[in-house]
Amino acid sequence: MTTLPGMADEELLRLDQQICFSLNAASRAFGGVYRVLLRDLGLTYPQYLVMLVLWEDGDLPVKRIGERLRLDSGTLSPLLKRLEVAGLVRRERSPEDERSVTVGLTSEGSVLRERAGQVPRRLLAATGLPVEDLAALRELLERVTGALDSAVVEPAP
Amino acid sequence: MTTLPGMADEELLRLDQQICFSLNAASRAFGGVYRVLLRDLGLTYPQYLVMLVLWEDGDLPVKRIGERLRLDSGTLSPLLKRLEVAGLVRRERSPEDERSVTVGLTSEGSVLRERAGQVPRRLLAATGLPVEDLAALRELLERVTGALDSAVVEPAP
DNA sequence: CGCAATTTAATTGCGCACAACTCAATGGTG
DNA sequence: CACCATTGAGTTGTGCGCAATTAAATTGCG
Repeated sequence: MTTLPGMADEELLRLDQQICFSLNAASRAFGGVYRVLLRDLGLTYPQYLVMLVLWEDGDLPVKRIGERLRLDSGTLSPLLKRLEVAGLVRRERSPEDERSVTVGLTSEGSVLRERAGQVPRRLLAATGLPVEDLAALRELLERVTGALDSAVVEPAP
Repeated sequence: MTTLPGMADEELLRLDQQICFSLNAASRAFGGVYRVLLRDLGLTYPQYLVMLVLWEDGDLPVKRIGERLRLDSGTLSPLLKRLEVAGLVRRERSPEDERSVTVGLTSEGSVLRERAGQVPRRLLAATGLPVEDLAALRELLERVTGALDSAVVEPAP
C-alpha cells in the first residue's frame, strides 16, 4: 500500500482535486438521470429515496426515515410535507408517544411503486457499467463513507 | 460480464438502492469533512472548488470556471459574488467581449492557497483508503459520469 | 449594412442540506 | 412528586444546484 506521508503535496493536491471533482460530478450526473426518470412520477430524487424506504418498510416514524437516509428533520419535515400535499403520504402523531410522527403510504403512494418499477433497471443501464463494477463502486463508496464518518478531523489546520 | 437484462427486478432494485444510497452518503460524508477542514478558511466546499480552479489556472471567465466544474451561471454568479464580498476574488467585464466577466484572484485570495495546503493530505488521510483504491474509485466515478452524461434517457417510463 | 440568432451573465423560483434554534412530550433522578 | 435533561419534530436562515427567463453584447447571414 502506498502511504500518504510518502507523497509530495503537489501530487496529493492533484489527487484530491480529481477525487472531489469526480465525486461531485458523478453525484450530479446521477441526479440528472434520476431527475429525468422520475419527472413524470412527480418525484425528486430525495423524495424517491424516502418512497423507497417506505415501500420497503411500510409505516415509519420520521426519526427512522432520517436514520436510514442520514437526513435530519430540517430536511425531512418540509420534504414530507410536500409528499403529503402530493397525496402520496400520510402523517400522524403517534398515540403512544406524542413527540413522534408516523409516516405512512396512502393508497396512491403504494400504487406509485409499480410505475417506479423500471427506474432501477433504466438507471443502472445508463451507467454503462457491468454489475461487477457497480458492486465494486458501491463497496469503495461504503468503505470511504465509513472511514470519513469515523475520522475525527481537527478543525484547525 | 453480467448483463443487466439477465437479472431480476428485485435484485436490480436492491442494487440501485445500494448504489444511490451509498453515492449519496459518500458525497455528504465528504462534504462534512470538507466543511470542518475549510471552516477557518471561511470557504464552503463549492467555493473551495472554484478557488482550486483559480489557483491552478489564474484568471478565467465565468464560462470557463463553469465548464471545469459543470456549474452554470445560476450557481456561479451568487457564489462568485460571495467570494468577491469576502475579498478573495475580483470580477470585471472583459474589455474585448463585454458579455464575458473575468474572475481573478486578489492578493488575499492568492495568499489563502498556502493556508489551504494541508487540506488535501488531511482529507485523503480521513478517507482511510490507500492511494491505489482512491485512484480506482476516481476511475470508476469518471467512467460512470461519462456514461451517464452521454446516455440518452427517455423521459417516459 | 441591418436584423435575427447565438452567446454570456445575471436573476428568479423551487427544492435540498445543514446548523442553530424553538417547543412540546417524555424519562430519569433526587 | 417535582425538576431538569433528553428526545422528536418543526422552523429559520444560509448556501448550493438547476430550470427557466431576461438583458446585453456579439456573430452571422442575407
